[in-house]
Amino acid sequence: MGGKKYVSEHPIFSVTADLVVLTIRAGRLCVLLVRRGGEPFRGALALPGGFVEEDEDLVTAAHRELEEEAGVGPDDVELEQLATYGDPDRDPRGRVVTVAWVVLAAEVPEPTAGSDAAEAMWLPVDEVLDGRHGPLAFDHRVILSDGLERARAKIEYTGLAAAFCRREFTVGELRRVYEAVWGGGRELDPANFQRKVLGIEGFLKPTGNMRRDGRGRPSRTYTADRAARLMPPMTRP
Amino acid sequence: MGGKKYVSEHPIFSVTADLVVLTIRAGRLCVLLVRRGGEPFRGALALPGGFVEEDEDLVTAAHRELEEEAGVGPDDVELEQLATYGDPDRDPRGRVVTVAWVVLAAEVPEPTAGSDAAEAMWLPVDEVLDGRHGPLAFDHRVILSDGLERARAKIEYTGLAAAFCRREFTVGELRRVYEAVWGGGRELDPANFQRKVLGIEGFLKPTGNMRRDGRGRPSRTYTADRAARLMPPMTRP
DNA sequence: GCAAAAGTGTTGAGAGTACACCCATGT
DNA sequence: ACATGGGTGTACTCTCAACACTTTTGC
Repeated sequence: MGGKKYVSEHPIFSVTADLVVLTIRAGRLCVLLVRRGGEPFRGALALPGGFVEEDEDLVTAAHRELEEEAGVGPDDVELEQLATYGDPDRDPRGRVVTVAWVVLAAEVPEPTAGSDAAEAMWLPVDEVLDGRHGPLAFDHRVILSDGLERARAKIEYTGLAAAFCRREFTVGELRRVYEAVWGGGRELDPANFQRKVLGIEGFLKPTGNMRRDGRGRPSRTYTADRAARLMPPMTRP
Repeated sequence: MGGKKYVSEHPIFSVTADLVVLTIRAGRLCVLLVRRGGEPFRGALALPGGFVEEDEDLVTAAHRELEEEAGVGPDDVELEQLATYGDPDRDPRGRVVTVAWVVLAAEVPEPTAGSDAAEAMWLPVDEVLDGRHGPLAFDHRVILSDGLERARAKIEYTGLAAAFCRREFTVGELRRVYEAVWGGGRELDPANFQRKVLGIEGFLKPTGNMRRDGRGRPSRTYTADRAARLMPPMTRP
């Protein structure tokens, strides 16, 4: 971004894509954050993101930032538009409107590997939201909060919880996804959970394989069967 | 918008607010559309909307356009952000990103009254979507389609169906709202509907008044009791 | 009286919940 | 043997849909 200038007769907006990338690590729901290296908010934590380029579609920009900042390719990831934030004062550098996206990630490539940002890290969302790691830059706390609520609602009536798992997964792994995302330390009854998910048409497709995890009886594995809408939905306790 | 120019070092975007304004007329779900007077898409139908101004919040811009193009003030209307559309080719005039909003309106001021647009009209959404009134400008068909689905989903688990009614309304009027929005000619059982809505905590608040509509037994009236989330939700048949 | 809309009663099917209990593995 | 997690059975509750039936108005 050197000498190139742009001129317009309408008020000028810059448009950015910001990402709420969620994953599960050690049973806890975590979000990908970067430490800002420049002003404004130097040193504060922020959501990964960046400017949308000329002739670039919004969803393409989101995927590009995801690749650049987290090293996650366009496959094996669920990316959904969250909302757009455009308060005139949200960025001290000028009029910047940001389109925010929610990303549900399964594989956890250690973030610094292949990353653009000097410091990228996974932090538990509850710790971030209660301020334990300091305030977030810009209005990113609101965006994170909205993204979290979106993810919580979305896994109720879609099969997207499977996006947090590896391609092939067990019912127990899926249950721990629901427990982590819905939070609150609530545990779901394994017996009822099993019957419920297997009873939902088009949610899970058996692979015929088994998985031995060391302790306990081996379990059957499944892949996601992409039904757009779960009928009946999963219900938050 | 005359000689004023703007300069930037980032790619230039213009930002617009487009509105999917829904209401119920004669038992049918209708959307507010304007006939375009200028290029591009001259003569085609389009969603009402316009450019977001400098130093104007996004939601403020949406409310302003709603006032200008439909004569609807900020009170007695439900306005919710839908999504943002930014394909590089969606507007032949340049790089225009639009933030779309869904508006649920109760009062139906005849649109041309107090309106900016030369021609504004209410048309049944099903007729518009099946192309009976010609193609919509830009990507407005997709936006309308998304907005419709949002409204259908939203009245399941929030009390927003009441936003389609006058301040004081009957259970029968509310039932006809659900029938019109969910569409498909399905009729809901009046008896079960009554028990269901009255059983939802915080949905309806009795006024103590009655309404005589000419035919049939008079009915009690209610006002919305703004519970954020209906528990249990209404279920689409 | 008759039609139309509001509102109540009743009943049977299905879904969710709690919890007992069996199965298959590692240590 | 026993702990651990997978998986099945069962019984109770609650909700929902269907539909018969009563109430109160206008014509």
